[in-house]
Amino acid sequence: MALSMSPVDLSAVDPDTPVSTATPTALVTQSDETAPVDAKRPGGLVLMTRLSRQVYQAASEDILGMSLKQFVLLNQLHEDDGVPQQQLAEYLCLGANILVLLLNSTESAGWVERRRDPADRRRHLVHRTPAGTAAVARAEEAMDSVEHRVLGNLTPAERTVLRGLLARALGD
Amino acid sequence: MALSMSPVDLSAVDPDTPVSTATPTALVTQSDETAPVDAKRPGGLVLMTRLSRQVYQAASEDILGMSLKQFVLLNQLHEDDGVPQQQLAEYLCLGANILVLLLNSTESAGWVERRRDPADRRRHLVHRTPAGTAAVARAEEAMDSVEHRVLGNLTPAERTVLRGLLARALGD
DNA sequence: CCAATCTCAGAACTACTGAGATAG
DNA sequence: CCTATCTCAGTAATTCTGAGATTG
Repeated sequence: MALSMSPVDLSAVDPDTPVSTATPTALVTQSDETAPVDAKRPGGLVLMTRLSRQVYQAASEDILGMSLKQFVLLNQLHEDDGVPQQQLAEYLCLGANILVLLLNSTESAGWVERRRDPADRRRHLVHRTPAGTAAVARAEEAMDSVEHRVLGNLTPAERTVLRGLLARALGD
Repeated sequence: MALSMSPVDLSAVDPDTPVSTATPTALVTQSDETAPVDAKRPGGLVLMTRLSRQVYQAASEDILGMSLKQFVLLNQLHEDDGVPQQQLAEYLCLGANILVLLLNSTESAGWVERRRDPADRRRHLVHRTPAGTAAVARAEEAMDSVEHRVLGNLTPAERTVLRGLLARALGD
């Protein structure tokens, strides 16, 4: 099985719906940026903006049992290995100061814990608590239904490809 | 270790491959491919949340010459065919009332125009102005550099596939 | 009279700015 | 003294809530 570094296996993309271009083969051959961009062909980032807005609306606090940001945060934490806040901020694409507020509320909920790093006592290492692990497991199931709604037009194989592309774009 | 330079097999996505002979669901029922995933891999929606945050930060008003939301809005408009606000709101995943504010600022900038729909005078049809077309063309180039930064880890072919998947998920 | 569409003001929420505290 | 990390208060910007205006 492929390692995490390898490029995404695009063979899983089901091409039976050719992405709103006239010719089916245009899916791959038309990647030139010199193509006259009119309003009918929004760039990929525009589409991502729209889709992520749908995610934000669908993944409400009522459904997840926590805010979406808390969910993303807990997804990145472990019980054993603490993560410095600076690294978390970078990973979550948040300012360090905004992360503080997020951690305050999440720690109040009992889902994370800040511990001083013995090696460098300026730092706090953030750990997920057992309660946090349980909460995120519940939210995970709710997230499945959100994914079903937001990515319902994609086959499971296509979702896997999408996920791989996003992970690679993020450098994971 | 060899990594991202290896090109993706693009022929794999060419549609001359017969379609959906196997049930799509059979393709990826294994959400935890062969290996029992060590650290819980974040779901695709979590990754999209992170990536879209990068887009939001990279596509600042200074760079685009307009807000990202205005850019997305103008991307969906034409000079000739007006779009009712309700439809725009759905497309942009915005509340109808929030769209009003967005249109106010964009109309003040001279990039869009609201006209009463003669067929149903409750409606406003939103048109892009020539100035709006010019502005969005400028922003488009800036957006290319943003895409280069945010999707720099992906090959052009992968970006094309990504865009196609996002478009399909959105039902375009 | 009721429903649909758009508009808006005030509340609620989120993000940003700059200063402060503690440790190396 | 200077830097790095984290914290927080005040401010700015964004989104949500509920009411109002106009038309069908």
